[in-house]
Amino acid sequence: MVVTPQLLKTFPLLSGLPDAILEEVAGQSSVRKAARRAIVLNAGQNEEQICFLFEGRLQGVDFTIDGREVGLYFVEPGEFCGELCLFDEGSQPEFVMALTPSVIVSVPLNAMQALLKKHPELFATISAKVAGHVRKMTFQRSLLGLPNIAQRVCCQLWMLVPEKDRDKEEAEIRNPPTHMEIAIMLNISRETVTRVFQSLQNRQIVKRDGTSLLVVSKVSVLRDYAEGKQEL
Amino acid sequence: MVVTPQLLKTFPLLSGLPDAILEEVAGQSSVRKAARRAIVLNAGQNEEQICFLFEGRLQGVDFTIDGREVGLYFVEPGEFCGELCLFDEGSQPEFVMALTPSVIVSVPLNAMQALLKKHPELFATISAKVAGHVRKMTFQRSLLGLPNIAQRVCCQLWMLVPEKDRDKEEAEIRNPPTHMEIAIMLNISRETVTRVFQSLQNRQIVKRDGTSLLVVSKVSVLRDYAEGKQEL
DNA sequence: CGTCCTGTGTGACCGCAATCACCCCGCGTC
DNA sequence: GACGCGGGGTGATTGCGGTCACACAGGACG
Repeated sequence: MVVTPQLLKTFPLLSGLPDAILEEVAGQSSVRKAARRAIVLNAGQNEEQICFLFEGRLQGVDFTIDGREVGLYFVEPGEFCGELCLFDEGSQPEFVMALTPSVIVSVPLNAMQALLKKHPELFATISAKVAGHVRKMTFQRSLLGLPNIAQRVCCQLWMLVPEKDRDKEEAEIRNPPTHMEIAIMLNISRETVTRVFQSLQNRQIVKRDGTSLLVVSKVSVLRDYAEGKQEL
Repeated sequence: MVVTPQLLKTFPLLSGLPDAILEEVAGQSSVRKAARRAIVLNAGQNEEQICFLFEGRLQGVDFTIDGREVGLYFVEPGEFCGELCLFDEGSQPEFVMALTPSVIVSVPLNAMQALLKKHPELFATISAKVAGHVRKMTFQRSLLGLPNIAQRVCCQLWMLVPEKDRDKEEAEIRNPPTHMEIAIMLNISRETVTRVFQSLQNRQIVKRDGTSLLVVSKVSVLRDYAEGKQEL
């Protein structure tokens, strides 16, 4: 499968570039499909590619010394990962794994570096992405400091509520992560996440609508749980 | 107290700069002393300064919604912090707090930006610092995924052993963090850290030498505990 | 030099979440 | 249509670490 300028244009970072530039980058890039649980980027290796996600969902994960999986962040369609190699020559710190069957466009490091020389304004966007990444990791770290496990899950759920819906009475979360995917983000067991969801469903705070939709019926109550103002 | 070019030269990032440039930056910078537990940078604010630590020790900390302190990283003399403001216009994500009475040199953001325009090679160093920061946060996050609490403490201790001494039989850790400072890095209680230290001391793995020195008598055994090959 | 504060050490108690086992349902594949 | 796999749900058990209380030592300050 070949990379086209139209395909690259679907990514917000690249969408403002001239067609000739996109043509050039497209010629140097590649597309691949990743099966569920396939490794997209390997930890500890100099991967030397920036990966753009066209379809599916990825998760940055690490493994503890005893093999336990640790969730770091999610990558949604349109976003990219693997950008640390633009900042230093170190290796990729974490694995990036496909949570669902995914389609990834890989842009080699040297093509990206050449692109950034021609379009330095992109570097500001990538720098802001890395800064945002640090902020998210800091916030995520704080979640792990919460001793109240239900609050921890509610905070994570609250993060999944679209920002535009946070003032509404009801909101929808499309394609919510599985209980397992949430559990490894929060250092708790899959069963514990399930139990918190059951409590929330029993109190009609959330309801599931198949596997691809989670409806938050009482957004303000979820926020109160997340902020510790109420307890499950 | 005034900032001199000689003072700025003590910081590795700035030591290679010409005297005239250092003179200019010195004129725009300021020195301040911070008492123990004083806040050096505030979370949630656009601090717009890069802080260089001349003396003392700082810790990046966050607070959970219920007020619990979370340790993120340490800043040692010669290092700097607050550099995210060079990458985007967002606010400072975490508090930076003095663990001991400290001396900090603050360089305003606009002075730093002007400096980087004149000396773009510094930006590569700062970019590498941020990339290194992400790697450390990823590693620290993995520590939190370890279910074995003693192993978690041993890993953190192992990180404090100077790299040049890791192959030796015995090593020294100067000015080790307090048990509380270690505890908040690892989401465990101060008493739990103390108990692990007591175990290590009882087995003659480590011994304290006053408050400013911790001797690791059996470096290889500590590494085995950290890697889970042996259990306390 | 006395007082106060901080850091370390210890003991007792208890509750919460991990762990294990198992079940059910839905979806995809053969 | 049957089978297998993954995700969600439930129950029981238990042990580990948090919490609280307290003591002691050393250093800093007045």
